[in-house]
Amino acid sequence: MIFKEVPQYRKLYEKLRTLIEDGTYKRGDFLPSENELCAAHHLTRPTVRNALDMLVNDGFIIRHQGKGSIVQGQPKGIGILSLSGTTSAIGQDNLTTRIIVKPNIRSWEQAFNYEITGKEKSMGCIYMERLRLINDTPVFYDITMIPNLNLPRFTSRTFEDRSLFEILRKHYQIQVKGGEQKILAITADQRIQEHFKVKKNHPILRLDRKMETNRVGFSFFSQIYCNTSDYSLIGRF
Amino acid sequence: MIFKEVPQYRKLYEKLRTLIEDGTYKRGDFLPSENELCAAHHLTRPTVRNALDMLVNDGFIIRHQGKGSIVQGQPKGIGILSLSGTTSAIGQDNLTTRIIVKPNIRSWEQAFNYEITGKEKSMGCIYMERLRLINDTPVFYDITMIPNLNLPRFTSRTFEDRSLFEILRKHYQIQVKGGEQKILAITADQRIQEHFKVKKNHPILRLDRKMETNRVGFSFFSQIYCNTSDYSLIGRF
DNA sequence: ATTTTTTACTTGTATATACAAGTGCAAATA
DNA sequence: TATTTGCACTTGTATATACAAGTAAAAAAT
Repeated sequence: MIFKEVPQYRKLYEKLRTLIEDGTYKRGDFLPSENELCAAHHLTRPTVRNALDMLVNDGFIIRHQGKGSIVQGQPKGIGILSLSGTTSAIGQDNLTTRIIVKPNIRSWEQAFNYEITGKEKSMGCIYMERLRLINDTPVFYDITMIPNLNLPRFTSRTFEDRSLFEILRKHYQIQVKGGEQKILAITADQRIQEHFKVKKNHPILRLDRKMETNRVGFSFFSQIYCNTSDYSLIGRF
Repeated sequence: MIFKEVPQYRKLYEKLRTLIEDGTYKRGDFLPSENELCAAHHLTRPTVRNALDMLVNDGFIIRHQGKGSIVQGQPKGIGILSLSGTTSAIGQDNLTTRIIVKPNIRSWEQAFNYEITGKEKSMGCIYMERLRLINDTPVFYDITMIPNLNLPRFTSRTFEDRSLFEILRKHYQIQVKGGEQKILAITADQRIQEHFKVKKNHPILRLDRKMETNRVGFSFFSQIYCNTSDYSLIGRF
């Protein structure tokens, strides 16, 4: 297995992103100037600017010529949920994750309503089911299917604390660049009734999502059931 | 009036973007290599790469190390529905609009779940209700509330053929730049049951949306009910 | 005291250069 | 013939440098 060195600008991007996400830099704060970042991390300005460009594209900061880089706080998500998935959309404090079906490799014919390629089919997929609870109330139930190609130690990672998106980005340099989603309202079937502890005919939001990544040809899929009686999905667009 | 010089990388971006949008470069085609673009436009590679980076961020191209820049075609919309609203999301052919409550000016205290400013409250709002049918089947029911500030002849315009977004853009130079939305699944109340001709407990998708525009301080609001039993909402992100 | 100018910062644009690394094909080799 | 090697291309990363232009506050002039 070849471990490609993580480039400097990407390391700096991760550092700064983490500092914004954990609140070290709050909305309205200024990041250190580009020259200060150069000196602090022993980089040149084009490299530093490369990292800052990524933060701008993600919506974490905006820059003003002559003034500096101003932290915007949490970015606009892509699509209905935040780019970081439900974890950062809700806030990690009172959100817990219960693994219903641990990540395992299995064969697949299709991913929900989405077609998969012959290559993806032959390799099988990593399958997992998770239940997300907010203040001990089940809110999300999601099924995830990821093509089983070259993700070492993936099935042994823990998906309880961190979001899937974060693990893919930090450990495998896979970024979700966009995708497609179908959204519909359904009534809870028996399995969902049990997980959400709701009665028959309870309305449930369902999302079928295809996530496209920066690795060409690498997409993964999730189906999310959401009980919106207490929490509605909020997203910026 | 000061005309700031348009930078080189932006000019190149516009040129290439136009060539993609008008079909000169089609999906799957390769753009000229970076060195070729350098020679053709008398620029250096970092400048050319800056332009290509913008195309990547917009989703027009993807790049592959060792291969080249591959055209992806048209980029993605914003939000759950296309930027142009339901009309362009579905296709105008078999979609008809029925005005349930004609645009009228009335007072308002709030817009669905969104707060409004004192200025907006004092001016009142333009209110309208519309039912959208696909192949004569009611699918969308939406309520729109627009602050009543300086939109001459707005209430007398027809909203049956064209979408609200298009009218705002063409006649009032107002573009929707983004916004916020809440999405939830509910069961149809009596009014919705009648409009959609569905029985009790039928699951319905509801969206509360706040649209922010290029005019600072000008936002408008809509609440959309959607019967997803035949048509699910599809969106790219 | 008020206004203008200078100064010292900030980010924005652009060039020139170098090497790393992925891709695909032609040429050399077994 | 089949395989390997080398080469010529591609994009990716990084440095070093220079000047333009916006911002804000200090310094100088009125």
